[in-house]
Amino acid sequence: MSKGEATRQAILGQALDLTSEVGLEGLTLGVLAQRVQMSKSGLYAHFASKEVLQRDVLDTAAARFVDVVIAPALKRPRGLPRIELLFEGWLRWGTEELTGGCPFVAAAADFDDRPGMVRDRLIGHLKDMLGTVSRSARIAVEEGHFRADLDTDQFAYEMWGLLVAYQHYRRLLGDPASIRRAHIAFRGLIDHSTR
Amino acid sequence: MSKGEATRQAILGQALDLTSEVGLEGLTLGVLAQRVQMSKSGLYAHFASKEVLQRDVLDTAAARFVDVVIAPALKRPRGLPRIELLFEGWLRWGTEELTGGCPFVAAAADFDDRPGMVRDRLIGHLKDMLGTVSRSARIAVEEGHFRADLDTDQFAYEMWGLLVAYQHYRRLLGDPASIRRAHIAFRGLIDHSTR
DNA sequence: TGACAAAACGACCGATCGTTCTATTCTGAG
DNA sequence: CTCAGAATAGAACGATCGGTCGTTTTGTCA
Repeated sequence: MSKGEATRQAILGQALDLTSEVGLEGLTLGVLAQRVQMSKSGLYAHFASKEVLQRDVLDTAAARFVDVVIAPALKRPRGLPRIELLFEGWLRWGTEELTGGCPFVAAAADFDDRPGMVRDRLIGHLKDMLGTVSRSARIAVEEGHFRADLDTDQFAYEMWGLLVAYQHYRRLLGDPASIRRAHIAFRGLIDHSTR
Repeated sequence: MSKGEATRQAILGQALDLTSEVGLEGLTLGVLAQRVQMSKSGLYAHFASKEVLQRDVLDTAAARFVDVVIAPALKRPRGLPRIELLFEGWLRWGTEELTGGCPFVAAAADFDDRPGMVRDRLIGHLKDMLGTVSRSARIAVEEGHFRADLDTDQFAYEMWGLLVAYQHYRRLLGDPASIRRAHIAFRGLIDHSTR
């Protein structure tokens, strides 16, 4: 890896942490530059525009999400065990892994009607994630863990709702019962998908 | 109502619409001024700071939410019918009523770790809304519509998740099935709260 | 109608935004 | 060791940010 590419990766790593705190919209070249100890122009030379930087930060987040959430889940047995670890990993993702909150949830609110490459890429990553959930649920159906007539896209929809609600209750409302509520709701979703 | 109070209300009305589009964080004095056809300084004279403006916009949103969602629901019979209209009104709130999306959902992502009066006020309004849901569910228990051992705060948590997921699916992903998914999920939540 | 207060304006502040340019320093292959 | 190209720094651009100021217009009420 060339020197430039190494620096670029270091920038994107810091940019992801910063994005977790202030959101993709609040991401600023000046603040990011002083966080990576570089001049603003030196940093900027690695990206064609701020929009490209934002898009690449999303890609960085997606790659890290695969590493810490998707990949560990895929090592678990097919079906329900895999889905359970997927859910647990996802809960940690927006709290312990990225202490500033899930960047996708934040970006979903900021870019839901702001056309451009950032929004397009965000949609792509979200569909990938939700597709992974839906696919895992389908496998659980095949394994006999879930009932045969389960709408797996509906399953992904409801699980996504639980995850976002958890983040709101935990990070904004500071509700100490949030993690318990998330687990209860998830158990209910599993039950409903089983019988 | 004095002239000043009248323009102040006009400003806040436009500010709410603008906030729905760009978020509380994206709200800008310059843009807002030209939208209400006023000079920036003339507009600014009505507020002590931008933070106060943001806080007052949240209050304006909450008042409008009561008018178009809460109040109509309270006119329905106690229990399940009331909750159903509450849910339906909430679905419309972030799509037809405020075409730029629910400002509370957007602000929840932006201000979840930005201390200040805006965050505090946002938390207050959200707790009010969720409290209304929980209280309505409690009434439904008393009416015998819901089972006696229902955790009504848990009910509010799960309903909130459905609402946010609906907004993401509809506004960001553009999923034409989003409204159907929301209804299916809500029906499932009602079923689970009944038996 | 006249007088006083409320309201709106235009100009301006320092700071920061994303971006561009040129000049300098560094790095790695021959 | 050399030297071309890559990498970074620095200064500056116009635009916009939230906010302040003194002045002018407008509304209110005796």
